[in-house]
Amino acid sequence: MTEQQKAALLQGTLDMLILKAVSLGPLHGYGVIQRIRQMSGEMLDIEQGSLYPALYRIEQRGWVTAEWGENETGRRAKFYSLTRAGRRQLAVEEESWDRLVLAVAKMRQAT
Amino acid sequence: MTEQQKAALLQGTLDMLILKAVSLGPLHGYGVIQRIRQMSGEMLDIEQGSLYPALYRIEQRGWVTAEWGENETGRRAKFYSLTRAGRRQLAVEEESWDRLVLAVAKMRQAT
DNA sequence: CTATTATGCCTCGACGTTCTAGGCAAGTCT
DNA sequence: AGACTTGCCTAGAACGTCGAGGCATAATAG
Repeated sequence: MTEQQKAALLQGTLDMLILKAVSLGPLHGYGVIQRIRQMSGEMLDIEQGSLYPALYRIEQRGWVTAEWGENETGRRAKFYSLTRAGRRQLAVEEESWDRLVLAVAKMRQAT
Repeated sequence: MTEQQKAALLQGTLDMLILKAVSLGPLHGYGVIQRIRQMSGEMLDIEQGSLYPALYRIEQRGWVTAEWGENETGRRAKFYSLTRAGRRQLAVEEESWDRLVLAVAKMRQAT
């Protein structure tokens, strides 16, 4: 019954999360949501209305490629795979994230 | 020489930073920028075009109060002070920030 | 058998925040 | 005189996220 403490997303973090999720292996959109939820220990919940536009954006930028296929139960689904550029981008975004987290930490301990 | 590594802000973090800066004592707008820069070890640089609208917003919400005064050299400036509600809000935003940082950390170490 | 839930894709418009680029005034420094 | 710093502000654009919808198929519950 203990209510899960959801974390609110900040604008600009979603791409990193999606790239991270897909970096563990090809995945369809709906699965990205589930994988992010699972990887984050149920703390992150992505809305479909956020995901699909984001996936489109990310594909346009060449960070993932998409192709139609079937899931294990035979249903059609669009599978996304991380490209080399996507892997680079993920590294860039993680680094940028780390810098911000560090900067905020400094703010916190400042007198 | 060694270029400072600036951290890019994410949408939604600015209020927390401003509240944090003002929590160390009343401050005028321009000073908020300087204090944030200093507190973050030169990592965070707030644009005036982001700051003033944010201050207005924050004042409207009752998290700070503003009043005109003079700085130490006798120049007019608008001084902002944290309200009780502002202190509460700061706590809320810090907690929310921590949750997101934790969630992202979990994502990172997930296999 | 029928209704509901879960899986899977998508679009649209509203919303809020930040940034770029300006403008203005007064003081300091060369 | 000119440039730079301090100090305030605004307007418009850009961007990403969310809420609310729509559609189709499959699985589960009643």
